[in-house]
Amino acid sequence: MRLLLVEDDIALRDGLQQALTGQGFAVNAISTGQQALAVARAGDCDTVILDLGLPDIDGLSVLKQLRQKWPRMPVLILTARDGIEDRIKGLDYGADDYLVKPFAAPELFARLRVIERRLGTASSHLIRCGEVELDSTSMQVSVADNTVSLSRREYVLLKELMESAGRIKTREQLEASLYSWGEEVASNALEVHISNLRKKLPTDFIRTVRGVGYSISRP
Amino acid sequence: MRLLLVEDDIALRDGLQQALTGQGFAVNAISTGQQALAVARAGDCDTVILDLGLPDIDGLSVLKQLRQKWPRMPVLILTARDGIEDRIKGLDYGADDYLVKPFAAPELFARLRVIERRLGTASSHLIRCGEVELDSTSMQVSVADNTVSLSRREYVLLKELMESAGRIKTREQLEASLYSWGEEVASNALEVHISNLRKKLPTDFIRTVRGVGYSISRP
DNA sequence: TTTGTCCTTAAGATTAATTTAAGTTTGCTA
DNA sequence: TAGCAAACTTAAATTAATCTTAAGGACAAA
Repeated sequence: MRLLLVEDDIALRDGLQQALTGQGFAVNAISTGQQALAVARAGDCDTVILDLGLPDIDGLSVLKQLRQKWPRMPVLILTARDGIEDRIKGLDYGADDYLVKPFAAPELFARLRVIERRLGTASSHLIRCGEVELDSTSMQVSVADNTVSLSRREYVLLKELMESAGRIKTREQLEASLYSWGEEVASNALEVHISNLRKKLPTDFIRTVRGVGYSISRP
Repeated sequence: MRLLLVEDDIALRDGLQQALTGQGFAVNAISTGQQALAVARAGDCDTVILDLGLPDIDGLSVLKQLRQKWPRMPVLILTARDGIEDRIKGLDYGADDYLVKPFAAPELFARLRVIERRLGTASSHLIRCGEVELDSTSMQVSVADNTVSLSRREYVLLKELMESAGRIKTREQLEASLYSWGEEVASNALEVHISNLRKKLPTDFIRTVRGVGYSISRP
């Protein structure tokens, strides 16, 4: 899943970006409402994490405009104030969930997973395709009940493919969910990961669709 | 589906053309309003993707003229300006949908698929003709429940034929959906693909209509 | 600092798809 | 039915996409 993180506190932003990346999300982090609107307008993300205390535009107004353009894009708001007022307004304006700062990272992860599931991007914590089982809570994968250890990129790739089993994921889609902005890769990294992944999975589990991308058959 | 992409920014045009081709669309890419009108007048496409910021003629005027000639041809407009005015005018002039630049490629794909479905050019998931079943989501084809593997050209060809089962597809139509401009083939590539396709399908599944083209019988 | 894991690059190997070209067959028409 | 054009088949040549491997760098844990 591709996240847009809007947070002006540099320390928090960097920390979150790192933590979220570690959880397998592709994160674009920016710091102003202006940027947020520009990016979101491009539709280049699946979920927005929005700090309400932004320097330029009021967070709530950003939220409002987001909603107009993308009525269904999940937005999770962060607020430093414990004033209930903002939260209520936020939910009124269509935010899906909120977190009060300071919060524990795992809680954020958990809520994102809830959103992910609701989005239908992910069916549940557990996805199973044939012998292969993927648990997004523990980030563990097993083949015929034997745990296999995957690297982060391998995990993300497999998750994306399994979540849309029966459909084709284009190279572009896969790369987008692997990399945030500014860190796109120029070479065949994707293919290398696929290659390494295949060594750990049943034969022919990942099908190559020449000229398009990859896919996994429906369970 | 055959697209006419009108975009003067070379980088964007080439990028889009490539991406769209990868998605199985046949794309003619051109850069001026003049050309757009010339091509569209020939009726040589199913959907137009039109950048409003063209160098020669105003995009809106192109749109207007297109509409006069082809009232029902879907037009999707691209606009760099976030001024609402242009978009509204565009929709007034009969555009079917719009995207504000910059946009994410998958979004464009999604909207094109919506148009495709509405057009009835419709590759709505599953098409079945007798024993042969084609799933456009996974780009898989099966004959009597056995998956057969087709190359990209073979797949496109079969899809075109099955989508208009019961009607005849002319050689020209088939070649048009296989090739974009400037890459037409001089020789009998089409026949070769048909030949190879036939080896993988039931006998007499694809009928030759001498001097015209090919067809598949209604399911 | 050292160690090990993970990731990206790059190059070469491999596989597959596509086109070309040539020879053959088929069906129509005069 | 002879002759012609269209369509078919095959195989070789060409082009393209993907796979694999290995080397080197970045990073984090020990």
